[in-house]
Amino acid sequence: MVKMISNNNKNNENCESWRDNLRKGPWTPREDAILIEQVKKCGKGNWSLIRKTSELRRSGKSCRLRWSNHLRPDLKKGPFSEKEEKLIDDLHAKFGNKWALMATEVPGRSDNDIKNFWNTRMKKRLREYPPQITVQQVQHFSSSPFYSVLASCYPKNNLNVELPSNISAANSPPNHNQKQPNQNYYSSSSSFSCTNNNASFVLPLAPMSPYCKSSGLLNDVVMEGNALCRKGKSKMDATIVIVREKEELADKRKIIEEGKEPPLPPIGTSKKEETATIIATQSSSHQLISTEKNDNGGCNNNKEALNNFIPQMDDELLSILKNCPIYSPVRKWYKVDYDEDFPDDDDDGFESW
DNA sequence: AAGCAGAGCAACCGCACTTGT
DNA sequence: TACAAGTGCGGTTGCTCTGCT
Repeated sequence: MVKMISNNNKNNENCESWRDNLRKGPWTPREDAILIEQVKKCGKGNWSLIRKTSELRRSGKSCRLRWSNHLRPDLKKGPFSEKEEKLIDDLHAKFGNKWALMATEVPGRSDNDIKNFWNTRMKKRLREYPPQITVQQVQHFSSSPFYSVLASCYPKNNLNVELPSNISAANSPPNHNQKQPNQNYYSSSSSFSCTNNNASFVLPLAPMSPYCKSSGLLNDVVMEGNALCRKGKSKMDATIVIVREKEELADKRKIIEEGKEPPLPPIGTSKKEETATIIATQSSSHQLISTEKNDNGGCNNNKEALNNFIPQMDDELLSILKNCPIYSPVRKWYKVDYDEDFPDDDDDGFESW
């Protein structure tokens, strides 16, 4: 059962005699006890020292993995609670497969736990509850500047968003007065398929559980699309999005820790007022983030989250844009909605990239 | 009872990044 | 500055358990 590391292991932990004797496979209770003792002596993180000084015939990596996934005293065992499932749902929608980052937001769970949980139980849920596209998502997408970017790729043929048969095509402007907020539409796959006469492509949606109202990724794309349309505003928008998401996340954590529902925002607050409030409180929000940093025992998770999240959003948008075949000059998609705020000198209706 | 399939999970692998020399 | 070693992370594999036929 227990295997030995082969000599042709490409890992840089090779070519020495002790490596030839390294054990692999499941850990025994005795090994666990030794590792716990060594961590007490050497401190966690000194995996190389632990490997060198202990009688364990395990690599430092293996020790770290065993400790972080099974032996850590703060580790929570047992099935995931419904609240944890919801939290993981939200985190996955925001961060994607950043398991380590997600683990910092889920107390007592390792990245491996969360990864396994997602890969097994959430897949099962996705089979039971196919991904949903809400009316809001369709309308948000089809009315967004990003949709116009896609449409502008096909100047002669309207971009057609393929929807289930019970939903109308989205190439006409959506009528927001006819919103049916409680109605959901189910697609057969976790993607959003767009076609024209000559080509088709698919916008991937992050898998959604029954708890999830939004994939997150689609929102990211739309938000980033909005941000890119507003020249010079993208960084500000991205900051607002991130601050808002961190606040939402903090609220959700509060729900879990205290078992309370957060106060609802005042009825009738417009998006504009909301944004203005966020901008006004931006500095205090950053203060909140730095406070959390201290609460995490010196870990810089929030800062890292911010640093990781921005390029992630960029990458997702770029990957979609890459898959969007552009055969003709791209029309200025921001022309209609944003001309007043951001007039452009060149008025030929096209922009060269 | 035996065989099979799928779910769940522990652990490994390879890559990327950081740190030390 | 270059290289090696150490570390962290995400993806993947493969074993065990369980339920079904």
